[in-house]
Amino acid sequence: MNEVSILPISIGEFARRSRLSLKALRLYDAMGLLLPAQVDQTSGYRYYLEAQLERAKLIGLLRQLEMPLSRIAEVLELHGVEAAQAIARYWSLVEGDLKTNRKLVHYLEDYLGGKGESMYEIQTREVPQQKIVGIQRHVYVKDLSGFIAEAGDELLKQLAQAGLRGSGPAFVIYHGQINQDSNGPVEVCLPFEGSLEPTGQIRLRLELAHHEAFTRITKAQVEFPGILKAYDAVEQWLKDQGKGMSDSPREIYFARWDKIGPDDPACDIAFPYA
Amino acid sequence: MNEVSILPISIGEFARRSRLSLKALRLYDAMGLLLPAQVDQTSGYRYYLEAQLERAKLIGLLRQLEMPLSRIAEVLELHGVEAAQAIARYWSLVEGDLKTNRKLVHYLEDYLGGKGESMYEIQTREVPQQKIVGIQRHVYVKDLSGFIAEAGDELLKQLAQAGLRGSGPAFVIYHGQINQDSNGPVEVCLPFEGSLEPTGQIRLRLELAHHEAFTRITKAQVEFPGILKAYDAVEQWLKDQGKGMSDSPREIYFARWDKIGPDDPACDIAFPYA
DNA sequence: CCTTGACTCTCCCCCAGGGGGAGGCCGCAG
DNA sequence: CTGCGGCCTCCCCCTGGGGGAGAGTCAAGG
Repeated sequence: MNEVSILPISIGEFARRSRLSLKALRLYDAMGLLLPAQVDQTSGYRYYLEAQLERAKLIGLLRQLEMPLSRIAEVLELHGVEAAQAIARYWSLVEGDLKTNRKLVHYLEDYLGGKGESMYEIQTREVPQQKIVGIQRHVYVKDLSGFIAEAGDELLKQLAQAGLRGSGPAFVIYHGQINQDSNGPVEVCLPFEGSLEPTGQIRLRLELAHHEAFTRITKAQVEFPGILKAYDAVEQWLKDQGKGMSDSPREIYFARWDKIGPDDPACDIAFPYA
Repeated sequence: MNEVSILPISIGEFARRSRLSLKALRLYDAMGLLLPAQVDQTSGYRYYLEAQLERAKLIGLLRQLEMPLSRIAEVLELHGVEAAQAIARYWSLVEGDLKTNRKLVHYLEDYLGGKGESMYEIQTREVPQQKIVGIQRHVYVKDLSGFIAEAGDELLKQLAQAGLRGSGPAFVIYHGQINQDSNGPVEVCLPFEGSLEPTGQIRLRLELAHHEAFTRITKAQVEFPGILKAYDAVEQWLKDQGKGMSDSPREIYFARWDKIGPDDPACDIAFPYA
């Protein structure tokens, strides 16, 4: 605005004017995120410049977005539009989480309100040995449906390029815990016949014959977090029957996803058992 | 579903089936949030019942909403619809924060994108001594505008009941730091003439005559967090003039809030000085 | 019956992002 | 020169766990 003063500012005044706490300023100093312009060698007193207020305020605002300090440091490496884009990227993650959690709240409201106490009918079947192609990755809940769609398309494309077709419905194996926000490895699989070479991220594998217990759910029931109840139902059934799981749980998508309504059968939740 | 087994479950199996970690389960035990049905006296082994799975899963889902464990404990005290309402109350807080932060992101994008580098014209004036009625409270940023509107209405109503009217524009004094998410005491004030008795939350006070530096901003500029720049501009001006603040900063709302457009002058940001 | 391997126990340290306070300098005004 | 407020470092505290050490336990197989 006017001529910028180069008079050093004490930490107290700098704290007031930047709307940060003394504790925070000392922490940012120690982390190297916001270094005082000058530190008195003998007293250890920190002195800042007015010109540093802008950075300090920006840090404060980013902290209000709950951005981790390490990520703030990255943003501050950038300038102008690039910094703005970095913030937008961060924020889209936050909004993504929020969407998932919003669904969860609706689910809980229904659940606790006494609605949706649906029963799941458990069936069993034998699954013959089959050759499959698959793509495996670690993925978070909020990226799950995107990953499944994407990987499924990729598998179909690869088969098509080799002049082959899938020989059964695609399915998804959850090798890791279906945990709340972190998710173990997930594998999208497609059975096929013929011969093919593994390429890049695509792996070929032989799924052994096994028995599985499953329940058939509708497209609406696939939605997180309601789908967890289907898993629980099958698991409970196995337990009641005294049978143990012999492999990771899976979802078999036998329907054309985009051509069915919310109340049409869409998917089987299955546990191999021994 | 079937006959509920009363066989005790080891912590490992309980962890898998509840999708919680061992660490979490031990913590919830220590906190009293989820006590094992039985603890072996000699070995210290924890044993749970299947019937406890429901509570455990609910805790896990609420944790995914980042609900603090203490608040989860409160929710679990309730049942059915009441619990659902408690969750909804919590979630509305989260959504409220989110709205504020969303504005902040837009502001930062504009700011870093180089837009909105507006100048603030600083003026000064004398303010005569005046008698005021006020309501003071601690309030968070996201509740601020609601509080101001509400308190303002309340003050007008009280004056009207005493057959009086305001003798000048309402203003808001920020006694505490205008911090990011916590906010010191805020006082909504209305000057008046005549005599009145203090009632309940309404206090009477004499504002002494003083000088103040201020800048006039538009309704659009009042929006958080852009308004902070106006504060900074006045503060900077005082600093440049070598003057010190003699009282808390304030906002004077001289316009009819609901009858002006976004680019009309709406409010003065003022600092008393000596 | 014993051994082995898988579980489980407690205890301790670690993370972010500070808050609160103790005990001790520093600096400036009267 | 004396006080008082400001500032320093250091330490412990919080939440919600994760990681791992070292030791005790449980159940199945040999």
